[in-house]
Amino acid sequence: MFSQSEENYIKAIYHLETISTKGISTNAIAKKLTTKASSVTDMIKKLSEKEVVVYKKYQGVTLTDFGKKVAANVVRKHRLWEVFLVEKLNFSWDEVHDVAEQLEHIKSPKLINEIDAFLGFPTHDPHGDPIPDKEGKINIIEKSLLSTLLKNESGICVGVNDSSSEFLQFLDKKGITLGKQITVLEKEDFDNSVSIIIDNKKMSISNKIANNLYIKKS
Amino acid sequence: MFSQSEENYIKAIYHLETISTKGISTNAIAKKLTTKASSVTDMIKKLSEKEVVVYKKYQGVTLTDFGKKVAANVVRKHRLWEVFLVEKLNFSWDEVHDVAEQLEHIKSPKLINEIDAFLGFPTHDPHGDPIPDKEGKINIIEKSLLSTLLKNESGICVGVNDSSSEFLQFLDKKGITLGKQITVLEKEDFDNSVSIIIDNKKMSISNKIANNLYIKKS
DNA sequence: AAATAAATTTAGATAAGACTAAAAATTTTA
DNA sequence: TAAAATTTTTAGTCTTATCTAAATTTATTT
Ligand SMILES: [Mn+2]
Ligand SMILES: [Mn+2]
Ligand SMILES: [Mn+2]
Ligand SMILES: [Mn+2]
Repeated sequence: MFSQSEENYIKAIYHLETISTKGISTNAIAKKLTTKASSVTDMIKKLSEKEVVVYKKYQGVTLTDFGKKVAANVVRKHRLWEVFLVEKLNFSWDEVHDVAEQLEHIKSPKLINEIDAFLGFPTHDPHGDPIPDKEGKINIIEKSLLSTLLKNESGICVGVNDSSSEFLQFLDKKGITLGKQITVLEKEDFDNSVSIIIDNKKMSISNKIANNLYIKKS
Repeated sequence: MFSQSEENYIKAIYHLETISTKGISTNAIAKKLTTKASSVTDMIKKLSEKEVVVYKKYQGVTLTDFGKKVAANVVRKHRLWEVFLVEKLNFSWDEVHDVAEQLEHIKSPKLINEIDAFLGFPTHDPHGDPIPDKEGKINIIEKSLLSTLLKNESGICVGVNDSSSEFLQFLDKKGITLGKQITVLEKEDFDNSVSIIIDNKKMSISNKIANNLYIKKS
């Protein structure tokens, strides 16, 4: 059994490993969890004792297979709770994160399995992120950042790279929600913004936005 | 904001106050939370600082109005989650307690209000206990222990005095569930057992059981 | 290849919450 | 009402999870 704090560290390392392939640095973990590097060093020593991570001084950490399973299970719970909040309790996709951050630590295998069934075994959370199965396996779909699409390419919005409520509310305001079709009309070299069409509406999207919106090309 | 541990102490004192009217003793709290009296003394000093309880050395504690509100809110969450688990997630009434014990500490006013609405604003939990409203008010219904009913009196099962899974599973086995009508056919002076009829079935109920089952007389 | 900068670890503190053992206060019993 | 028993509090320790400041190691520049 792991404490809430341990679970948060394990999950942070898991997420960082999806970005870089090398060992995860103390500083990267500290930044992700808004804590201090010295606290991270203490914790990874403990996680190393518990065989959750492999740790060599000054070399960063890597999750063991066991650690990956633990992490995937926390992520599974986090994302299932997010689906529950949006689908059943009228939360919007920008309101769910902090609550899911708490709910993900509830210990009860039956609870999470029943939630899964109650929701009809969803495969993705409200932000388009895949939900790991009980074994920790995830089904990765092919997706591209909007900023990488070429002129005249089109596809479906399937995810976001930034789950901050500011960004999500901005997308809401623009009418950009997951599942909608987007076509790139024009790319501006000047500021790397893109002109798109969505719901028959033309709009200009800044590079900052286009860099945080995932499209499944079609 | 209160920690999980603080909330557990506050709730324990709240429950103990429904039994005795005097100040709640250190030992009583320690027993309820299966901790040591010295730990309780430490905690009630802190709760006193925070104006949740009134505390005078060696005299036990009493919840302040503020403390009562905090407690009722935790109880509200506990009981609403229990209803959710039973009504929506196929938990039986003897499986919900430990999970609700964790869920009651989740901090999100929106979450609990939405759960309340999602469940249709239930007034009682699966064990027949009343659910406090947002202000902490509870609606107490008139109920009597089965052991206090006289021969030929009858009523509806409305609650239990013992929520242990052993007791609840025993009731399940006997076919005794909340909402059912019970009539007392006979009372045995010998061992204080009662003969009852429920669902047209006659059965003998020991005093231990009769002392833990609440009936609303009719 | 030094020197400098950055990242990481160690050492020492702090706070919450729990425990044991001992002291003090209260209650019960004789 | 004095002695004994019980309850409660205090003192000191421990664990977990933080932090700051200093020391050490690694990486980057000249
Ligand atoms: Mn979390
Ligand atoms: Mn998400
Ligand atoms: Mn609890
Ligand atoms: Mn209950």
